[in-house]
Amino acid sequence: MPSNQVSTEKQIETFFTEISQFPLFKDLDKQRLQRLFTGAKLQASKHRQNLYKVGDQAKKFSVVLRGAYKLVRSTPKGEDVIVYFAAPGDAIAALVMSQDNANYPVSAVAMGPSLVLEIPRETYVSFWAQDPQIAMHLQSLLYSRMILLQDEKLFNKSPLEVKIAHLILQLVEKYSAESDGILPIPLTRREIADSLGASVESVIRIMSDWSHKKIIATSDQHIEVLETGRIAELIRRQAQ
Amino acid sequence: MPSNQVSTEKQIETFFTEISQFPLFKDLDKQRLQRLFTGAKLQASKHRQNLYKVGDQAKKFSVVLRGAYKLVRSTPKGEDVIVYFAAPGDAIAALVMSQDNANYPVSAVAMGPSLVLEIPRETYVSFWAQDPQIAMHLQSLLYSRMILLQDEKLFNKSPLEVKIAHLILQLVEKYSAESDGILPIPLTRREIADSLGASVESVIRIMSDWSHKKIIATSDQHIEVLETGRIAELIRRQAQ
DNA sequence: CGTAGCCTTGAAGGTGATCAATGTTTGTGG
DNA sequence: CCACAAACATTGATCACCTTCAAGGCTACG
Repeated sequence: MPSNQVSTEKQIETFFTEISQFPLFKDLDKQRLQRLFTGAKLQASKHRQNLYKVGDQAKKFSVVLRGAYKLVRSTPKGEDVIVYFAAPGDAIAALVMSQDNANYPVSAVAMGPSLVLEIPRETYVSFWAQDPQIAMHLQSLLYSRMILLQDEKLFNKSPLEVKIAHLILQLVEKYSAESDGILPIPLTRREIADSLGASVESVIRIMSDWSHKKIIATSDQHIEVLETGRIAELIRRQAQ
Repeated sequence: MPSNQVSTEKQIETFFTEISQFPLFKDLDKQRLQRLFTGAKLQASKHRQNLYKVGDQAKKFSVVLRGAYKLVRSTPKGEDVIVYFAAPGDAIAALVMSQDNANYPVSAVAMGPSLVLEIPRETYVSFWAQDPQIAMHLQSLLYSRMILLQDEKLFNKSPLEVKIAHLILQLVEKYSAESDGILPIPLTRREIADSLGASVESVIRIMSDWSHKKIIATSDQHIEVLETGRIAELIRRQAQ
């Protein structure tokens, strides 16, 4: 049924140079890499497609190669909360692999056409868990995710405008580090709202304002930051 | 200068049975434990005393034995934000140990008289980092801390009353699992506010209300939850 | 070409922040 | 052991920020 699943090792090898750049796999020789990817499959996702669903049995995990995935949890009320934006080089669901018979704690949904390398749990158990270096790198991925959540907490009392500014800057840094400030992933106002725990309307009001002031521009669902400086300014100002 | 530092191995041994109960050290034999505690010192803290300060060079880390510590970061504005409440069995600052020459990312402040086992960074590097089982346990501590932060995020849009309810329940569960609902650590309304990103006044108004309704009682700075059920109810209600 | 998802704008209302003033408890030094 | 300072708790009044509700338009995609 998953027809867009490609398993040839040849095809995975195409990505090896790319993959070995990721901090997660820094300083690993090719042989070790190959072992880590035992049984791995390339898995493409279309925009808005679910890669994992909360509650499903966690039998595999992924390393993001292209595009982006949002990790989503739902409130009892049925509202979505975006917990993390996963970029190329990020691992998705790797951390539940160590538990036997666990379920995915979040859903992963593609933002724009995306690509992951999907790895069976067995490979994690027999190779990833055994490799101290990988364990260390996974820990530092996890650590930086926690720091990110903490950072957000610091902005809890800030006005919404500052929260949005912070999120946008953080995403620009993450997804278009050297580029000119165009976010390469489709990011809707609703997603921003879901990530910040705000209402769509409020997000729209603030970003419309920014558009008028020529601080940002939006075409399609792609946000372009015209003036990074003025956004950073917003954050600094409220701090006095 | 740290005169309340006691280094006799004998004294540490007193705690061995206790220590080996912690999930962090589950299934480790005594010999391995002793190695993990090379150069360790018992360190007592008085109420409100700083164990670590943000920005200080991270030369040692701790395992909490008694009492509690709040991990605090500051906003640019100078407000405090409590990022985590560390209970016995928690590790403090263990995660920065892997980086050379790092600084503490948070301050750790004792809540009530508390006790930690303070371990030099060298011991981490030579023994903790080498032990795959410890690495795994540390990872799962870190993981649960991240999940906690995520859970808080789910309550972002909830009214303050629900946030407080959630925090209190979570703390009761953590610190007085089998007890009768008396939080064994002094917890001020300000600390609750700092943890939730709310104002003290708002927290007070809600908790005064609870006191009148006999849901909680406060003596000293110790909070007693009289009716866990009604607090849980508050959380459920808003979810419909 | 109709539906679904997204964006937009306005009006009304509420939750919680801020400010100010005061009481209470805890800790400390003479 | 008392006195004073510091930290904590409380209460009320006011007001800003954001949410909610409602209604409408735009664009993409089957």
